[in-house]
Amino acid sequence: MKILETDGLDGLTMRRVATALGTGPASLYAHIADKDDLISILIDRAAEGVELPDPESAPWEELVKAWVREIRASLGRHRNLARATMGMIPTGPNALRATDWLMGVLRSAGLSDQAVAYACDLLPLYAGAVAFEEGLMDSRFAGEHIEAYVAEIAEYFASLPADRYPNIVALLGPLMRNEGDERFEFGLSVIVAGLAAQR
Amino acid sequence: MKILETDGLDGLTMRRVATALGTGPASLYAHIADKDDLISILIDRAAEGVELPDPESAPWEELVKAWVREIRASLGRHRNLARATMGMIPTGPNALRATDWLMGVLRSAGLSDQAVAYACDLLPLYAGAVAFEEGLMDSRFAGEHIEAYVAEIAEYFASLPADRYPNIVALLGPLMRNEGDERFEFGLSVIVAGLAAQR
DNA sequence: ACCTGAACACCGTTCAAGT
DNA sequence: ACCTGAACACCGTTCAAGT
Repeated sequence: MKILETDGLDGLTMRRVATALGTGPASLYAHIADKDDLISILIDRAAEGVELPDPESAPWEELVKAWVREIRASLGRHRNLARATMGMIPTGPNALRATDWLMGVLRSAGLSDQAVAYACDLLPLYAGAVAFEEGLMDSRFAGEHIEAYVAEIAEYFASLPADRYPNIVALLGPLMRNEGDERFEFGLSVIVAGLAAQR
Repeated sequence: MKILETDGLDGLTMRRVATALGTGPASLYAHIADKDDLISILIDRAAEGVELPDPESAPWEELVKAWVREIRASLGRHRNLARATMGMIPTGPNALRATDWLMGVLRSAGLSDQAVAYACDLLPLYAGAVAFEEGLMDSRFAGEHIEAYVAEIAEYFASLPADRYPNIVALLGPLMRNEGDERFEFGLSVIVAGLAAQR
């Protein structure tokens, strides 16, 4: 976990884990099947930290939002572990507990069973995708180059011909806006509003 | 591109590309900067195939859905290239053209400028995340083990204690449902309905 | 049961040397 | 300008041999 946080998912190698434990890479195979197995274990660990509020404490929309925020935060806490979670069906006890909680909230919101099931795929997909993107950014710019990159992109977009890309040029400001969690919250609101419309 | 389709993103190595071209890996560096550069070029190539309908031909909701379907299909056409596109700001001419088209549709739908900008992030994020998941599944089960895996998961879920996970157990059927693009289309409908609500 | 050294079959990238 | 061989510093995994 320490290696994951300092070196990211790509920096997590069997060899690095082995030397951190004061042994050789081959010794790890006495305890785990392979690297995927190690990652599964780490994912389970990450899910331990999610804390869910009392389902009676707020309207379902707010509960769903709280859930997505919590999952995103828990993935974000462990640098680019999100990539590993995507496309996986969670089977660890902590992940199952979180999923069951979400299903309960959605059921009492009046969604059909199938809608609840699909929503339980869509919501973690969104949380995972956002956390994945952020993790990528973090590991690509381990430090200070990020402002330079954003400035470079902004400059490039500003230099685009308005006759060919009229809308991009017209909306440069909004496109480049990056205010805390606003982008994430927008997507979250859209999805929750869309779920409400599905009832 | 051929290597990407047959071996996936992880199978795409400098060395493999080099031998496919009848040369050594070092020779590639006379033409491209590094592997990321190669992948950027491939992403640009993949975006060439997207074809967008006339914006007057349908209501905005249908146009947006057509756009997301097209992006997903174009990413899906090239096995797990989607992973590489996530967290990237597209700068290639084909990607820009597609984005500008989408922005035009969203603007005429009556969304605020900021909502249009954020939606232009959310929609490709969804398309990319779905394509990424599918790509992962494809490369993990290069062939036939997939049914066995699904059956295994279903069995595991069925064995879960109902008192601890009442909702998961109650909704086993809907959770395991896998009917073509139904899951993808559900998410798409949710997001588009959510965007409509945002106006 | 657990650990180890050594090896196998790979990686991306660099660099001096060639044409 | 373009290419090359050889090397550097890595990977995940296996396997016979040890304790």
